[in-house]
Amino acid sequence: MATTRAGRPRLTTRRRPGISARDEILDAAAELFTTRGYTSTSTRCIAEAVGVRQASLYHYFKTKDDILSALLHQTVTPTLEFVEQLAATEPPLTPAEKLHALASFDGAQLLNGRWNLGALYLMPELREARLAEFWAERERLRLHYLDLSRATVAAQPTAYPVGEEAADLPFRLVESLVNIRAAHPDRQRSALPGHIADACMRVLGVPAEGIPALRAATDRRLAVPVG
Amino acid sequence: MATTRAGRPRLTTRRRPGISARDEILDAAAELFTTRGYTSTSTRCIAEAVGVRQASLYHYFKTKDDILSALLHQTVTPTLEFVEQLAATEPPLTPAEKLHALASFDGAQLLNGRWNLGALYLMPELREARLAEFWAERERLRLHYLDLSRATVAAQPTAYPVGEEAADLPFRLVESLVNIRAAHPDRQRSALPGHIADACMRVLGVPAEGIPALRAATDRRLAVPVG
DNA sequence: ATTATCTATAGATCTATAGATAATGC
DNA sequence: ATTATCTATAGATCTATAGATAATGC
Repeated sequence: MATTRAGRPRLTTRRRPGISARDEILDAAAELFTTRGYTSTSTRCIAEAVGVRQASLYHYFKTKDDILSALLHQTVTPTLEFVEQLAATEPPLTPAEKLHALASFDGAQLLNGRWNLGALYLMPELREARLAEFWAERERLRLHYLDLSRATVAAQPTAYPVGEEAADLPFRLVESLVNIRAAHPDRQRSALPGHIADACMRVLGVPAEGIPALRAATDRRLAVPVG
Repeated sequence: MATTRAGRPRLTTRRRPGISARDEILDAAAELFTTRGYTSTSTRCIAEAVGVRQASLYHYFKTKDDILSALLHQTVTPTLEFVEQLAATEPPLTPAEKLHALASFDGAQLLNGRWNLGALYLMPELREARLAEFWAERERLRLHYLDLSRATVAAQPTAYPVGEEAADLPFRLVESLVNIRAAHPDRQRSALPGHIADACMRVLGVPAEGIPALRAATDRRLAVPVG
């Protein structure tokens, strides 16, 4: 029961009740940045979506960039934590098991957020120095995918070996969920991450008959709250 | 030998000699839009990159949007033409052959352009009504991929069938070349489209031993100037 | 005469800051 | 006293238009 907090009252009643003013701003910004782009979204636009005056945003964020930065960090952190949990699992998982679980988890993160925040990754205007910290985290995640993919390829004994170039593709397949979501905003998609994880295996040359077992193991792993 | 054309002379000498003024503008805009984003790139910025005054752009393009629109159309048209050529080939190709060739061709288009124009597809601010004509063309291309992918999946007799959901993935794999190029701008990449085309096959459940033949056929097909 | 450029500018933004104001909390 | 909001605005853009100017071409 949020009793009224100190401070001058808003002109409008709250539109996103139940969350803090800071989160209201992040939520509105996430919606607008992902649907209209970062530069095209003015601070006035965000403020209107929240129901406050433009200048009021600056009580919570020093600059417009800071809003973006907060949103971006929110998208990588949970997946990086999940990677660490996978590495610590006992008995140790095979690379294929880890990769399958990672792709499923990461895919679900990208699809189930309230807004399609992954779409932000692809906007050229944010390959800027001021976001270097975020990009470094994202690159760390890509390298985890790459390591696991290489190990998975290496473990496949096949007469028609899959090239090392395939090792970047699982990361890209999961990333493509962003585009799929953008193209079909209202499609039923809870099953997609599992299918993408399977596709990652096929792309790396894992024989089809081995994939159902990987899927079952991942489903068990993600069903219990991790940690 | 371009003799001096009519009109008041520029203040600066040409920086991109040998092409028309309109193409100079398109080239500068392509570079800036793909590296800094559309909205973040001002018309003044484009003009400076060309070496003319900001207002001079408007002699060639009615609005900034028109520059973008010209660039976007340039990216889909050749691939749609290639699809038509594939359909008309005699004797008829199998769906897998067509898809493999399409992925290779489209991938090469995305990678070999002077600028990474595919990066424009992903910018939310251009899902705008004024670009509807471009998006309709792009959707036509996606549906070609989808049809060929479905037919390819259906043709695979396997005990572990690949789901129908996989049929959207070849289009996404090719599209991911945009991200790969953005992430590694200077990587050697002439071999990538072929690898992506192979990966499309694996993702659809085509058995590994069938893929080298498809690759060889595509390479032959793309070596001769098509048409 | 026609063309491709230029200069100048209107009018509409947009971000961020300064400082006033209206609540609560002590 | 502290806090969250408000009003007002400075200063910096940005797009597009009007109209002048300096070439070539007939």
